[in-house]
Amino acid sequence: MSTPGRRADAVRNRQLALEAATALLAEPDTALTVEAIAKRAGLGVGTVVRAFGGKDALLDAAVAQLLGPVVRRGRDLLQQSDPEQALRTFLTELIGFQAAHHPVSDQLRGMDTPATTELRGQLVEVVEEMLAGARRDGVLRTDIDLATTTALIGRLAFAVARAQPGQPQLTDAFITVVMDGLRPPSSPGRRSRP
Amino acid sequence: MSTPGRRADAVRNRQLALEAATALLAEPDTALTVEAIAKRAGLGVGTVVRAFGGKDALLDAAVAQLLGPVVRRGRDLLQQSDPEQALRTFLTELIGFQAAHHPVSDQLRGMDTPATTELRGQLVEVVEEMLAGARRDGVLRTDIDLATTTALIGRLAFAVARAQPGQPQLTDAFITVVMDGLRPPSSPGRRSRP
DNA sequence: CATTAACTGGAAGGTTGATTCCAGTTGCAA
DNA sequence: TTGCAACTGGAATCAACCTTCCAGTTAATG
Repeated sequence: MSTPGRRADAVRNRQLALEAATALLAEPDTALTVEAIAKRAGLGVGTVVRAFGGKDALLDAAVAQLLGPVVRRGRDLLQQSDPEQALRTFLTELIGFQAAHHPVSDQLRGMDTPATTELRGQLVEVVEEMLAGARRDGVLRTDIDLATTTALIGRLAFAVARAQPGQPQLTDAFITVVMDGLRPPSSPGRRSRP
Repeated sequence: MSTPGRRADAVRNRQLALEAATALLAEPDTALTVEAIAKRAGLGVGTVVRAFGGKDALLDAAVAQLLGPVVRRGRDLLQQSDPEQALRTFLTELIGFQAAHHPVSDQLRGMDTPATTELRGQLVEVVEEMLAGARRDGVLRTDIDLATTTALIGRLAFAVARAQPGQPQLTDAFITVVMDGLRPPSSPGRRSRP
């Protein structure tokens, strides 16, 4: 089935457009315009737009392509490490990823195209599972409900990632403060860096 | 001196434009266009633009008008309460304020017009003073330097305020987690809500 | 009250970016 | 190889905004 009736050049150009869009998502201070994507891909604007049916659909596909591996990585961590460590590692990587693809953050915000929405949901799901595991292990405070904690972490990680390019030390500070703040109030358990 | 040589209607219209812009800053999902501001003020677009010399200058003035009292409030708190309590109260109010003027956050970002820049600097200054005071009192961890902590808090408060309209419980969770996370690692001191 | 410089409304102009259109080109099936 | 439907580039079109301009109006002054 793959690409029924589609011409080979159309398939190739579609791929080129997607790659160009993805590349531009990682470049800060570059206008994410159709024209820029077209130039980068070596195609005409018409071809780029037509390949996905519109700019939004193209960006949706590009973001999805970037986010897919991130979600998968989260799932892996969840199986390989204890929840708290998984969360710590995942947050660090997630922030690093968002920082490296700076404009993704801005694009994600308010983007409710299908693939992006789906993957964002999965991302939230993964974090929530990590938090649930941490709670099971008794290393997560229980005076804030799980959904709120998840939402909080998502927001905060987002904000830090944005600042990241200019202030890399913010990530460490963030992980330290939030992970400590999430521990149960009573627990004197190990704090600070692990 | 006040308004030398300016006609009375010009002065009045300038004020109307400013009020309209301020009002629109508090309304989410409203396009912050010159035309919208003009309609709200009951003026022509030309009059609105001319009153401040451009859209940016108008928004700068509007934001400044909103932010001034916030900074002043922070200074008051710093004198009236102990630093930790001042910080807690100030953050709560700051988030509430930003949430109420939702578009201000988006507008502030990347806005480097004079008055706005100045006030943002003052805001950072106030928070930094609160943190310095808390450190003097021994209730703030010292393994993260002051500037980083300040930047972190600023970022995070910003992000929470954005989500606020839909999820008011996030503010409490934020304050709780971050204030606990900021305490010195060793200190078993009172945690959770005061 | 008359004069006039200041001011006003909103149409016209300019800019930026997405989408549409079409004359020309090209992959592919026969 | 040929015929043609699919596809391409990029000019033209459309849309959303900000800014400029100017004919008409109005506040201030003597």
